[in-house]
Amino acid sequence: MQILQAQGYRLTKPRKQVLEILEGTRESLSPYDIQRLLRVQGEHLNHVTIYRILDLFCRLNLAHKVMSTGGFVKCSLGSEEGCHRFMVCHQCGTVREFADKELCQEENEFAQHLGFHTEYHLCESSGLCANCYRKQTG
Amino acid sequence: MQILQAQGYRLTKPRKQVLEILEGTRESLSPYDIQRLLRVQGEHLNHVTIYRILDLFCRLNLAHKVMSTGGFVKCSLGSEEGCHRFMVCHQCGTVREFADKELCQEENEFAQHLGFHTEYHLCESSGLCANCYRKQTG
DNA sequence: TTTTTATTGCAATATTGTTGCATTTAGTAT
DNA sequence: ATACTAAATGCAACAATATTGCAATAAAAA
Repeated sequence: MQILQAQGYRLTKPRKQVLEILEGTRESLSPYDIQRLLRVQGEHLNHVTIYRILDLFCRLNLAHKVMSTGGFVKCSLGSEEGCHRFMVCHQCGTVREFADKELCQEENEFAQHLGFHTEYHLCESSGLCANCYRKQTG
Repeated sequence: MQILQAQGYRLTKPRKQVLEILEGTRESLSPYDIQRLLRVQGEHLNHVTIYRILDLFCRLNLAHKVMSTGGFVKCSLGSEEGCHRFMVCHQCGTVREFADKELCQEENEFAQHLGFHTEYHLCESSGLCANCYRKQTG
């Protein structure tokens, strides 16, 4: 959160609220999900505001958009560790972030063999997390 | 296209039209993009129909949804080659499909180390294709 | 406290996606 | 060829998501 101030952005109540919501769950949340969760708490944020806050958070690497769900999660890794990957459990919805520099580099090299110059990676696995896998197989 | 008949689906004019549109471009197209392109040709398809056709095509692996653009491309690979990956040029919009079994497997193994059981991969690189890279760097 | 300006709220609108049901049409049987 | 039937499409209505410009508000600095 201090990163906001450090970059010259203001530390506002809506921004704190959205971050708190993201921190309070391991699932990905759409802008309207966030609005609904806040409403339950008796709070109101305009959806436009939420969109703009999420945009900002993504630019600052405080949050990520998970493409396969369309929602957002709080970023849990620093930016030194290569590109960020996500495992999305389609059972419980939990999103876990991880990174693997080697995999990332292999992928870049592979693409470059085909003449392509990668600037950004989008890597998501969907499947079952350890918990849900255990439950399902018994 | 014969795969439709083979699977018991009918070979209809709208389906032919959508496939023809997808075959005619290397960029990813949203359902409404496709509708607009058809309108230019003096043809009309209801957007609901297009949504349903694209759903079907994706189920049959005739098309893919490119998550980073939200559009669809015609599938250019068979299903034996592991998970399908995409390189999206953010300059010209061209989408190229490729596959790499080894990468795929490494990724699965990595995830499994973390207790996750992968069922589906989403892998897209965005950057510059060979053409646009050459133009840009001169 | 006052001021400044980034941030938020609001209204209006555009875009995208979904559902149920009537109509049409591809493929089949007559 | 014609009639039949289920699959596919069209239509209408609606729901959800996303964007823009401008007025009102509030965070941080003076």
